[in-house]
Amino acid sequence: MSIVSTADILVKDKVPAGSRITVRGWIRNRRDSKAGFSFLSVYDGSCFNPVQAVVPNTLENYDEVLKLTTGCSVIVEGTLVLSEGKGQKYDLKADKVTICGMIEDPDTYPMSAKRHSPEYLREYAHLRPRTNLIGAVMRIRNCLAMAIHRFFQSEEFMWVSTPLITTSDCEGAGEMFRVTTLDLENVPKTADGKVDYTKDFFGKEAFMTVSGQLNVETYASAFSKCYTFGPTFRAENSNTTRHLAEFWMCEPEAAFFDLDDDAALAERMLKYVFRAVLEERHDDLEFIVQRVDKDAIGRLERFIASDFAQIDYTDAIDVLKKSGHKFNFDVEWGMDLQSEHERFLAEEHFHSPVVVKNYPKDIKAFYMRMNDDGKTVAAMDVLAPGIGEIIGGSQREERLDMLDKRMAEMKLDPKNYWWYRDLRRYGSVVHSGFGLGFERLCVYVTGVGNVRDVIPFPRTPKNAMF
RNA sequence: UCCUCCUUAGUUCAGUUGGUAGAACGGCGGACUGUUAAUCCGUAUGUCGCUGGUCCGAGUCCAGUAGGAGGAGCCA
Repeated sequence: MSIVSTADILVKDKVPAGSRITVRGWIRNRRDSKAGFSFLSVYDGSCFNPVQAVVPNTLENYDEVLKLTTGCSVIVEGTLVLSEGKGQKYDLKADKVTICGMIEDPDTYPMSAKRHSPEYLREYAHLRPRTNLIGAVMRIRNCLAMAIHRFFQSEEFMWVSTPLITTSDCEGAGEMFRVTTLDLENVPKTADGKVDYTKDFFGKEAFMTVSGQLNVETYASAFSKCYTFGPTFRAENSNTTRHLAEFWMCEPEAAFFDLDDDAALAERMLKYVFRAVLEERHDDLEFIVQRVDKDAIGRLERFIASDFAQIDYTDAIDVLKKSGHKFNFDVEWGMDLQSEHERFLAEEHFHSPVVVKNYPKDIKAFYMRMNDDGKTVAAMDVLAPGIGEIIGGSQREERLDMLDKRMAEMKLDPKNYWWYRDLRRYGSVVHSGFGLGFERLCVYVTGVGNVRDVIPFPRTPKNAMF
């Protein structure tokens, strides 16, 4: 009597008919037949579909089986047989049903078998993983995460766990969460009345990281090809479908890569992980297509089949100006592209993913490499039809004098970046990288409209209950 | 942070010019059935987000407040 998962039976087809097996999981729903048996749909999370157990009324605890409702936990032992009914290949002909946990009050159990809105499910973040929707989304998320690691490992990138706590108050990418062990009711003060951070845990101000990029550049300067993949924190008061206070980000960084190498890497990576989802999570995608987004599979297939278009920012501005299209924001060289502009380029002009390169220096970060024109930097964004910016990256400024000049322009104190500058003092090398917002990737793949529904426990302003 | 909208049964929602609350699904009981979002019949559901105001009377109008959603900004 071997214990098998529903995926062993339904996806991997590892269990031949006639096998004696045990399935352990939860009830999706129960249907009774007065012909003398009940059907139990049992899921264990290993794949989308449940296994149908056929339970005869001759079991000694059949009275109890009739009380099973959505969400009850069970262990079913029996024989796997070819199903006599339509809709599934196998039945588990049960000869023993062990009831583990009942639903205390089925009438008020928040996860009924019927459809719930994503907003409702968010209020029950501890129970929503039991639903079809979150089940499918989370298996796809897991698939994407593992595919990202596989892709980079296959290209000889080393995974670097960059720190989550930082004392650089200068990472410069938005508001940061403070990390402290000081007693906020009784803060130690210096002689001139300011907070005395020398008494704090790290002896100075500390924050949650907003990016691993600066750290991972140090490792790329030794291991050539590296990537970070982990959580990131932004204390910005933004309430949108695309923002979280705690989210996951993947940031590859490679020595000897220029901007074109960087863009090519991004294209290979996205196609690799999309192909992985199509191959490994077909069951979940079928559900997504049926219930969330009809085009989910088609979108991935078209993305994989497409060649990325490439265009310079300056040329993109021309395209937008000459398009005759009416935008809410007027198009002018020097401005950042609005999402309406990004969508126009990808969806209406190129009809494919597009890499926009070489942005004006004034709208980009200090570490991006200055181009010879003195006006633009070697930055690139990957814009995808249907979502807009999915990746942002750049070639980094490897020349110390240029880096110092840029920091001076942006009024940044070089002392705060002493170790980052050291990379340019000792064996400096051309290098590039990009950042991929992992939840935004999950949103793109699943068609779910909100990053809060593709992360297990979303943290947003005024919401960190679970 | 700004703008707009929403908050009514376990869930999804309806509720007209202001007159003491409805449907579907789910739950429960029954019938029927190799069922599969089963079907059919019956049945119980409620601090109408919260606080105050107008009014003889407020789910409905007004003010405040909390939470949620969408958009903008910022970004990933």
